[in-house]
Amino acid sequence: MTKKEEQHEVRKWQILDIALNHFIRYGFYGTSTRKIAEEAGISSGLMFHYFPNKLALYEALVEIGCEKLIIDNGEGESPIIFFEKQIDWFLSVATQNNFAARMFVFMGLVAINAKDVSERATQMIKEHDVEAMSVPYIEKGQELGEIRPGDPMTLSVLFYSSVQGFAETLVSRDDLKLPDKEWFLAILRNENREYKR
Amino acid sequence: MTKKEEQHEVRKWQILDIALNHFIRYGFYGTSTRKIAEEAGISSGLMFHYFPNKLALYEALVEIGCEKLIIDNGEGESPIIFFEKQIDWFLSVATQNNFAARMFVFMGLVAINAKDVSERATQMIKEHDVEAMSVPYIEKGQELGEIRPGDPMTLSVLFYSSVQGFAETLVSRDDLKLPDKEWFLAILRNENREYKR
DNA sequence: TTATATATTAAGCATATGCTCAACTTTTGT
DNA sequence: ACAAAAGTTGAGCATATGCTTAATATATAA
Repeated sequence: MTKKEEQHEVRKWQILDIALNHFIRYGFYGTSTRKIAEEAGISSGLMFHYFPNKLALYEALVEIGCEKLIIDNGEGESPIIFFEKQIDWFLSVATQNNFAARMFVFMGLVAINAKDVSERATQMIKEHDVEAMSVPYIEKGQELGEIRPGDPMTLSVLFYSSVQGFAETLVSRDDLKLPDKEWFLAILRNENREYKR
Repeated sequence: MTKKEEQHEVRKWQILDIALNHFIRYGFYGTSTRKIAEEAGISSGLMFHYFPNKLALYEALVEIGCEKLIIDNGEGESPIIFFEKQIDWFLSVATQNNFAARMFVFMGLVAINAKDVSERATQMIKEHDVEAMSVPYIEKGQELGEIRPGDPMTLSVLFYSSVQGFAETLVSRDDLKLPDKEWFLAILRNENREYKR
């Protein structure tokens, strides 16, 4: 990698990092490309050398977020263990990597706003809809009696809402203690599992 | 109430309703007062007759949201019953009143953004911090063995995150089935309650 | 070395925004 | 009937925004 390519990569990620903060704080329409450039210490024009326009910058972040959120297919393993692994992964990422934690918050906001911003972003998050993708695991867990009965999509929403909400709070409150992963799993667990098996 | 006062009230709430949608979709800085006025079918100037500026409009909504979120002190009653009542109230309000459901979403966004928008709004939501206000109930429940052990604030955050997340999903997905209130309470419930009492 | 591609700036254009203000109309109280 | 108050408009000002572009500096490849 040449010196120039290195510098390009560094600057690109610097811009993305600052933009992530701005999109979280001010939303897409409230974010000013000038201010991102200013915070990065570069001219407004240079920003558009790295990203052709504000939308491309936003979509680049959504794409990164989607890549990070890839769900590993828990082939063969028990559904509860699948969700346990999800929590493990989430807790380690969210507490060790600030960019990733902020990315969780961003993706939560994107889920609310994307349809008013960009069709491509809407498409991307639809293809990486973790809540919908987890439904088969919940159904399987219900058959096995590991997961409580009830509408699988609603259960999925509740489970990931608690994860999402914790990430949001974590970013703004640095004094928050870590939860036990069992607290998340309790939403899914079937209390009567002894009797059903 | 005179004809004029009636009209004033109607128009005020019409503006608030439209503004609520805009603040949710575009954030504070991305929201255009002109477009709110346009959607309400009035001139831009008239908007500022009802609310002196955009910030006042925002703060009016935050104030309404805070009033709606008042937590009734569950004097004497069992902590779990207190949280059960919270869920009952939330589920009935969120499903029957669209304005209230959107208000939940708005207040969730305010919690993230208020500090970049208005000191007064920040102050208001701090004084109505349901998560913090519920901590004593959790502590009492832990003493009684009804609620699982662990950091009360973190438990509170998880509980209200699931509520908040469900409200957000409810607004954007009309096909979402209603959850059982036990699913929320499972986050708090002490599984070993039989042994501790 | 030199030609080419990239990095960078600063000025500027078209448009949008928050908000004010002078003018006019309608309602209200007497 | 009439004066005071409130409702309503549309033009306009100052500023901010997204983005382009001409010009210059710098690194890379031949």
